[in-house]
Amino acid sequence: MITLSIKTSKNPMKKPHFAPLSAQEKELTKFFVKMAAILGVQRSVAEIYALLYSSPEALEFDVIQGRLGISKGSVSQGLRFLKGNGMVESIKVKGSRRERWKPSPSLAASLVGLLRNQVLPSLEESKPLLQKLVEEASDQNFSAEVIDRLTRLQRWNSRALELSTFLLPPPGA
Amino acid sequence: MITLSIKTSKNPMKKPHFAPLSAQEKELTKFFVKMAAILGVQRSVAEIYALLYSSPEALEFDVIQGRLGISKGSVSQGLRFLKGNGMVESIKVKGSRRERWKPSPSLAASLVGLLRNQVLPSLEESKPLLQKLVEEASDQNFSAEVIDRLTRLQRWNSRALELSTFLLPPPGA
DNA sequence: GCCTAAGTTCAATTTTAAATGAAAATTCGG
DNA sequence: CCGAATTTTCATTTAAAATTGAACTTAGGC
Repeated sequence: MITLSIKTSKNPMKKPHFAPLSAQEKELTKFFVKMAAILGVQRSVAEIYALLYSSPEALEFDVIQGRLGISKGSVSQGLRFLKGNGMVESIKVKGSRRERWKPSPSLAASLVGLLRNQVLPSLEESKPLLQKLVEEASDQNFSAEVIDRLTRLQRWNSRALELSTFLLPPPGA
Repeated sequence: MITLSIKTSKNPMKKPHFAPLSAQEKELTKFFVKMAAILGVQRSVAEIYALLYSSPEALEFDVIQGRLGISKGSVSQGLRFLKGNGMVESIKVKGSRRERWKPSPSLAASLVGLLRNQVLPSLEESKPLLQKLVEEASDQNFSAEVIDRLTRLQRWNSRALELSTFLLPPPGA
């Protein structure tokens, strides 16, 4: 489908068209999509990351949109998510408002950031909840079996929390 | 919660009713639902597990369905999933066809089983894929930058796989 | 300081995943 | 082995999540 549009009063401007993904790029996308699914990250975000990851140069918004064939909204939201998790960074070139995007240097750091944001909040939120549950179960004399289970659950949560904090220290630490 | 039922061909049979979840049970359910979400496990499965986890005695199919207020299909599928991942086990009582369900003794073992099934397959599947990608990238002289990225990705995958196998040894090992 | 390219937002839509429940299959107690 | 009790299956429905795109905002070149 070819579309033409006139952009200024003077010059006719052809709408740029973008190459579809190569076989390799598709394969890499599959990989990232699969990994992202494990972490509960959506497909479009994984696609954007895969494209940037396999590109030797930083890419502009339009190129990402065009090559992936997705909407501006998705590109915008996807980049926001990736940036928010420290997985991509943008470069500005003088004389142009467009940003150019590339993956952050350390994949390890990126994953750490992602994991921290996805997992830690739930663990932390649950701590007081479990504490209260254990107390109530004892007060209302639940069966020893159930109290034991709840206590072990609480221990698990604490340990997971400690381990996470150790493995995934916050950026400032 | 008391349920009465007369079971013969003669007597009209009152449909048993089941108590809704207590405040504590609801809280525990919230917790398990949250944890399950991280692992990509659906809500109904987490609900079933939470109910079993907070019950002093093993529960029958009907009780699970009734107290959670979900469909037979969901209970059946949920129990299958949980059993398949070693998170619950069933007991048979003589003189009754009904099975009674309870959580497996070790929560740790349960989580290990779950993680293994959710994560390992993707890591394994990806190994040859990444291998091929790195080879092709070298053959087709991609930029050094991209080849380097792909190589690091491959190393990451291998390490994650080793680590997983170490942390989550298969049942037979 | 305009003005428009560049990017964002978010209600509406599409897509995907989960739950339902009637029908089919299975399983044992009699 | 018969037959009701129990569970499973799976096409359909419902609910949740992701994507779209047009309207809106913003940034910065002129």
